[in-house]
Amino acid sequence: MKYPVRVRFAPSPTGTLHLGGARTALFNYLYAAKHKGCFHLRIEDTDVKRSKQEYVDEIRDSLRWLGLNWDGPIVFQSERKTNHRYAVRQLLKADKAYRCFCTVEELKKERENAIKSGMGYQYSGKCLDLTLSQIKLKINGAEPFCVRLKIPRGMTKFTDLIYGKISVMNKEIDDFIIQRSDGNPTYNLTVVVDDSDMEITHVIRGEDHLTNTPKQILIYKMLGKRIPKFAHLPMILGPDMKRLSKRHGASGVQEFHRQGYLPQALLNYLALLGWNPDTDQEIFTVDELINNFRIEQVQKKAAVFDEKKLLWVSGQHMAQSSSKELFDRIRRLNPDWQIDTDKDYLLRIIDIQKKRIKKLSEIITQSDFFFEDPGTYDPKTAKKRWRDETINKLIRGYIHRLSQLEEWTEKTLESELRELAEEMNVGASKLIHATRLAITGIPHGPSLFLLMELLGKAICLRRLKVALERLPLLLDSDEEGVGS
RNA sequence: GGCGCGUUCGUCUAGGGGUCAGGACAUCGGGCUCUCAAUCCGGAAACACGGGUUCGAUUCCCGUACGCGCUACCA
Repeated sequence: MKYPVRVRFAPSPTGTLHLGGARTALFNYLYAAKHKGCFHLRIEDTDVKRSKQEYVDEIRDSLRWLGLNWDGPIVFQSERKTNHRYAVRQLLKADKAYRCFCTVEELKKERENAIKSGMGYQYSGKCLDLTLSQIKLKINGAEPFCVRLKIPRGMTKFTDLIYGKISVMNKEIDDFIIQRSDGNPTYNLTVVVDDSDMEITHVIRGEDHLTNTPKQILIYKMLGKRIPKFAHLPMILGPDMKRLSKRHGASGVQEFHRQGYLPQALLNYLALLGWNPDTDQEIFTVDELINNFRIEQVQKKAAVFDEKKLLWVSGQHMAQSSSKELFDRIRRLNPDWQIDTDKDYLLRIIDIQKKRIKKLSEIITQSDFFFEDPGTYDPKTAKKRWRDETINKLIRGYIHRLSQLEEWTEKTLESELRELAEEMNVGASKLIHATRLAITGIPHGPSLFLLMELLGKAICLRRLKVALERLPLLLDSDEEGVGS
């Protein structure tokens, strides 16, 4: 039973790539990588009305961003119509399928009646009994028809790699349509023909396809094709326990991209959603995911998407990533970010920030004070940390010491401050908080002395002096802040 | 309605006939600390329900409930 593994991810371009699709793609990718097989991308665009080129582009870009690279060219289902029609003709010829001349309206009425009377609806099989001459007459009269599969008696069974043994009585399966009256084949037919032609060995897809599988197996058998193995992945749910969708806010891969998540973090989180690695490890590189991945370890139960945990995973990956990589990603996310600033300086900022924030975007939004003097001072903090005249005295003293300082390092900056505090008989933190406010304008941020070292002597002295002029004004005024 | 699938802390999960039902995120409390974050320590928090089988069931079996999916000339 040794044959190369070939899997595929087959989204329909009727929407953007969402988290469920991304996870399906990921598990296919992991399975292929783990078994040294290949991973293909097929776009299922047989629904002409709903398929859009922009979605094809979006799905492709999302997969690339995630790093889920596929082998070979993208297969477009719409370009494979000849093969689909050939299969339909074969089934027709072998009397395994039949033409149905019922109109959509007729069928709709039948279904409504059936539902009204509380019965489960199945196609009546009306056209199954048409005689050859009747069929010819209708065809000659250019009556439109679709093609239905003639479901045989019996039972269809298969063993799902995740769900185990599944069996269905064939009588539960309707004579479903495999070709529309416009000549276009439908999903259950195309998927079989394409998977078969692409020699897919393992069909890994969402659980919503579990009940389609027996139908497809029937087609494989009728066509005399080898049946691949199946693995169905549990659904991803929103907080309301419903299948995740746009309704739940962010669910598209690109939205997470834009929000500044790292692709490896998203993959890591998605992998953990519904799969257990059999260890206590939570943070994985993609290579580690590949090595550890076992499809048998995938859950049967649907999982709720939890952005809080994603955020935590993201923070872990941020801290682990090289500043160079983060820099490149920030630039790709936001090409204009500090474009005139020296790259080494930016790299040092990232060194400092990556340990305390969780997304790329936070490096951008929380680093202003590295580039510009504070325009305003946080009023609450000003009231708290710059309460009286003694602060002015302390800051003046610190300025004095700093201006004479030769070696401008985190260490010397700190010792100067602490010596001063002791000399003046105040707690060091009092001075530290005031200095932070003067230098950044806000009450939180990375280590003050590290920050000051990086900013350099000139800037720090300037900011301290300016603060000395502006902050005491806050004491007298009732205004909510001191603007520039 | 029919069929299929599922059900362990709020969430992701481990476990499996006898366990203090374990871990992670989130949450709460504390330590460290110049703030925020990170980190460390600690707390609260779960076997859907009912019947069997058994000395014993969260674990095995059968039901019920609930949820999800499919039931389209969507994929």
